[in-house]
Amino acid sequence: MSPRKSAAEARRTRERIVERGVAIASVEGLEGLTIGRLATDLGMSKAGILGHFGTKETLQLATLDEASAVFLRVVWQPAAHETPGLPRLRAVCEAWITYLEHEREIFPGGCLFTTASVEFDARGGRVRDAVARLHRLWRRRLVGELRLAVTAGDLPSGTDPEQVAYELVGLYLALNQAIQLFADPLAPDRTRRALDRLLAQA
Amino acid sequence: MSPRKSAAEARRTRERIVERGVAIASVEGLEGLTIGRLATDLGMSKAGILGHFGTKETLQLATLDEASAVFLRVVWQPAAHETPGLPRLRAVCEAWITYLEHEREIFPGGCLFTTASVEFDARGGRVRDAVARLHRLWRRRLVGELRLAVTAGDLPSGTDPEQVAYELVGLYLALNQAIQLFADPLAPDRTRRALDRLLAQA
DNA sequence: CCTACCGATCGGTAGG
DNA sequence: CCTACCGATCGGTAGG
Repeated sequence: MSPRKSAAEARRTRERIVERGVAIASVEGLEGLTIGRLATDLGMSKAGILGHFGTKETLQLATLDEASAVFLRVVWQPAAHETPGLPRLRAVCEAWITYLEHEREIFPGGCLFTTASVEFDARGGRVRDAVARLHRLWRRRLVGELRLAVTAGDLPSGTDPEQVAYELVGLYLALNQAIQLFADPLAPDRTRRALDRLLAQA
Repeated sequence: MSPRKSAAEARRTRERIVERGVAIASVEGLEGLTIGRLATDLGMSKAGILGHFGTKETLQLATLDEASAVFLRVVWQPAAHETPGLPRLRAVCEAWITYLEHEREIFPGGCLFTTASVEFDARGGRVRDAVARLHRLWRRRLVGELRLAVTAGDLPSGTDPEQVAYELVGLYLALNQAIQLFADPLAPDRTRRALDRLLAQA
């Protein structure tokens, strides 16, 4: 029926699948992301979906990769031009709040990393490993930025970057919960207040 | 085959189902908790399981209730005899750490409330409502205890109990992630350090 | 509490 | 990229 597509068209189809996959998984989780649901949403056959990935696990890994690219683009890249250290960290933290508040088109069910973290934290397998790896990656970035801030003298020399990064992550987990579960409009400002305290006297 | 059981026996069977359900759901989530899996684990038929609840949704609600009872028993009750206010709050916070660290028999996949919160935060329905209600309940308890601490003069009079409770919840979300996803042995002490700072100068 | 069943959906494959 | 399948499992029901 449908003629064989060019490589460029196939790539574009793959992108559409992954984009839709991120949206579904942010609501239903990476296990709740089913090939049949994707096929229905995109007007394709299940075999057409699966042809691009081979297995569901590979589809899940591709979906995680795309979520990672979105996070990089929305949270870290807009801050890239800021002065390294505290100014850049502050810009990242503010973009992170905006991301959790407004990125509803890409992640209608909230940050996919948070969802995937809890979903796979008690399992084994390649998806779990990828989730843990990505969380470590973003954590290391935060720690690196905090170290720069200490070196620059923007934070007290006694500051423990790992400790501050740990507390920062907690604030964003709380923010994701406040937005998704409680639809609490005060949560972004609560997060800013906590950030100010944390980064002023770390 | 099996003779009709007495009401007491039926109640005991129901307890066994719910207990096992909590363990499964803490790993697989409340949607991943299937009637077939429960039946296999307990050596029963699916109809035997379902007879106690009628629908999967009712089973999920019963499982949440049991998890709530466990949390009350392990985190709040041991602190009940402490002086209301900061001393009791401190005892709760320490028991909460122990709970996330060691309650592996009851919750092999970590705190069921955290799992369920993320799993249902983008959905509708009665299970989601129950999850939100329970989170609000525990949050209110924290706020109440913080208010007592302010009244007693154990925390500065300018303290915002809602703000501190928000940050406390974030710390425990971070702790659950650190234990479950990273198996980080430093996380309990990181949590204690953050707590000390938070409750010393709130 | 059981056996025996239902339609729907799951991930995945064969073949084109 | 499709149609047409596969065996397994899902929640749930009938009847005892």
